[in-house]
Amino acid sequence: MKLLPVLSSVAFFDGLPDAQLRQVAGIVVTREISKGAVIFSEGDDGNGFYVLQSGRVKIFKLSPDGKEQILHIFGPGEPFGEVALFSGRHFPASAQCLETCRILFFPREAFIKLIRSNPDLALNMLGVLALRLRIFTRMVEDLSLKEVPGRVAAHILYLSEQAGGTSRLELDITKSQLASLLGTIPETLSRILGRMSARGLISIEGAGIRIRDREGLEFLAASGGKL
Amino acid sequence: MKLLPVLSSVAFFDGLPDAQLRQVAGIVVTREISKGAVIFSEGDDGNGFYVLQSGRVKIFKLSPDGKEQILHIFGPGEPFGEVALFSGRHFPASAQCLETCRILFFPREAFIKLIRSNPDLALNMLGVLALRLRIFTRMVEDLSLKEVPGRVAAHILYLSEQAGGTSRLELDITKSQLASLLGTIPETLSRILGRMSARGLISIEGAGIRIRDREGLEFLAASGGKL
DNA sequence: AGAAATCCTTGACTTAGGTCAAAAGATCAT
DNA sequence: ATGATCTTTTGACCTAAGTCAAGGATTTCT
Repeated sequence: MKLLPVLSSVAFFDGLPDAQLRQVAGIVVTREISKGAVIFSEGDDGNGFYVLQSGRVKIFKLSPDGKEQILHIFGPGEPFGEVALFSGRHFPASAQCLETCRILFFPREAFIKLIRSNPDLALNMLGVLALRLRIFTRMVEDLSLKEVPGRVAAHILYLSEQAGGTSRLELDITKSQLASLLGTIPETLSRILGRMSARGLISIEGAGIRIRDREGLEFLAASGGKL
Repeated sequence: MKLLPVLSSVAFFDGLPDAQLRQVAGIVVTREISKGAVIFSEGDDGNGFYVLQSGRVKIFKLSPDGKEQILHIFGPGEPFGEVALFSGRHFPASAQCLETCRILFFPREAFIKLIRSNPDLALNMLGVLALRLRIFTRMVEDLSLKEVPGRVAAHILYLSEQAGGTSRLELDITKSQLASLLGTIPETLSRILGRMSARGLISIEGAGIRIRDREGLEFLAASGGKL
């Protein structure tokens, strides 16, 4: 298990000298988790945090009557579960594997010791948390100030940007999950994608989407408006 | 301007030895800002962060058509504007004084240098960001999974908790602002408080609220439900 | 391949909560 | 104090989006 190459490909270990990477490697525990398995549940004690080596994980909240809000979907190289390290001790949300995953676990005490003796690591972790705050800020903004069509348009543009600006997107999650990520339900998402198609903003190609009128989408996303 | 006592009363300088507090004090710039003045706007370059010494500040987002979502309302001792220090460089939201404020400004470079050489400060800052993430997680949850009455109930209970469990609460912000904080509009908030009164959950006493049926509120907040 | 399970779409219906408008209460400055 | 400005409440109305239900379409497993 050659951990070093894995670690150095994780964004937030970037810039660490080899000696320190080896230190980090020393405290890691590797785990394999199968699709659908829960890694932790909201309220559990968090005695460490995780980095995803392969697979995908969703972080989510459930309402008492079973509705789900997805907060993040993480892929390889992304850390999760860090909040419990630095404030309180329980996890604020739950984590579940969307596919079979290989994850790295960093025990709390050892990792905090590492951070203490390593300012770069601390700053990298601050960067991770600050980025998460940005994402949440936008999420709150979207939920509160945009109608669902605006959120869908914004998300399509976001995916396109991630993919380097292509107009042809593959959704790598189910539409139900996308609905849950955007704070709505599958029926509503389906209708809105239908309407967007009808208006010539996009066309739906199997499991993918093709952007047909980028400006139109941009206007919709910015105005947050109706369709 | 005896800064040291001010600094040591700020939660996240807690635990710093005097020598380091004096270091921190060395880079601070004090400013007085009058009610209604904007401290920074979304998108501005953030070349430092702030700590509120006195007064209150709201952090908010505006939609293109003028609707406002308040993200936080901060009081004395609370830091804000830190996200821009550690990720990107522009502020993700705007900040405005609700009353005349005295604020401390910490320039970016100097403060990061301080953090680098001071693991405790880094860990304290990590704690601040992690706590914010918790707050946002709950905000997203509330906006997406709770109806407005559930959010109002949850907020009333939260205020009561903050005040040490009293049943008599003073709202220290206007109801319009409260509406904006809860992701709704004044009309709706007014109607819901009215209905809560009618159902005997609370009674409204001028600018304050008295909790009359705590269990009822708790049920409403947990179920997120209708009224 | 075929059965089982999951996911997606569409339709008819309901409703929470937003919009607009107007009046009644507060708060502020001169 | 007194008018002017802001805030809150109430009413009538409208609509975005949720619920419930049922039929196709995919995916998954044996």
